[in-house]
Amino acid sequence: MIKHIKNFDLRTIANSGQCFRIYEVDENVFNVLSKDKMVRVRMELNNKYDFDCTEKEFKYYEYYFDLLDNYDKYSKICKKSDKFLQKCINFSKGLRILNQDKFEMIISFIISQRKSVKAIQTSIERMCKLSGKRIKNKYGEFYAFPSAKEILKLSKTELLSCGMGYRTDYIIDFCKDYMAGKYDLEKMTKLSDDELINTLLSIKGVGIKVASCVALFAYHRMSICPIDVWIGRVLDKKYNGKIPKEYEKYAGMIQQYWFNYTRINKLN
DNA sequence: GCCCAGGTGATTA
DNA sequence: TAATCACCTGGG
Repeated sequence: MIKHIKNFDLRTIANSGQCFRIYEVDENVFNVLSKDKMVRVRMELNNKYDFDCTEKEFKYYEYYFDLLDNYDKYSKICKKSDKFLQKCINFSKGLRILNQDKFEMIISFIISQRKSVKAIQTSIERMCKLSGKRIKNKYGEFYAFPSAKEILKLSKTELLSCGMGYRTDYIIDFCKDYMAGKYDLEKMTKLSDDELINTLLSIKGVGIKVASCVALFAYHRMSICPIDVWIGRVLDKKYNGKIPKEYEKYAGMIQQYWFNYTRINKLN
């Protein structure tokens, strides 16, 4: 079905580092994998998108891609004097903060530490193939992101073979705690930002960077700004080491503009 | 073959 | 509170 969507660029989103399972398989053609779902999306001209799914299935993607929010307002946060951010925003039109699965994000970002995006994707795909449910459709065979129970069926050796390295125990421990009911990821929606971050930090292998990513990309806390090496450099060089007051409310969104720009371009 | 990757926990002072 | 260090391993 054809959808007209403003401020939506799948390629930019796929490379934004917030999700690891959106693949451009052919020019302007994307496989979007999330949870136990896969959809083929074709990006066409004039804000047109062809989602190969039913209207009912599209409801899920409307939420997943945060399409009900109007992103015009975020590009207007930029201070007039801030030429750098303006450049980042212009460069990253179509970037959105997704609403992704909470469990999937925790595992994915535990895996992400000290890994390149490419390596993260390889690890995740291997794990999905070993333990996720098979999804077969006209586009091929895909694998769902595994549940905690499915991950725990894997041996330590199998997880290591996915390239998890020293993160293996973090993943196993979290899955066990999760199965035991120690974390109610849905109830955590009700927590304040600080409470949410602190709860996430109590997971072994989750530090401030990973907790912030989960808060932003799974709990949609727009004011939380994950600070990684790239953003650290931006803040140091451009903002005297701290986030400007005016940007605090939507710091997570602004982080995405900064991140997307600086990963591709030189800082200047 | 070498170096680093969207970090974290443990240890030390 | 801050600084330092080891850590698995895949990619560029």
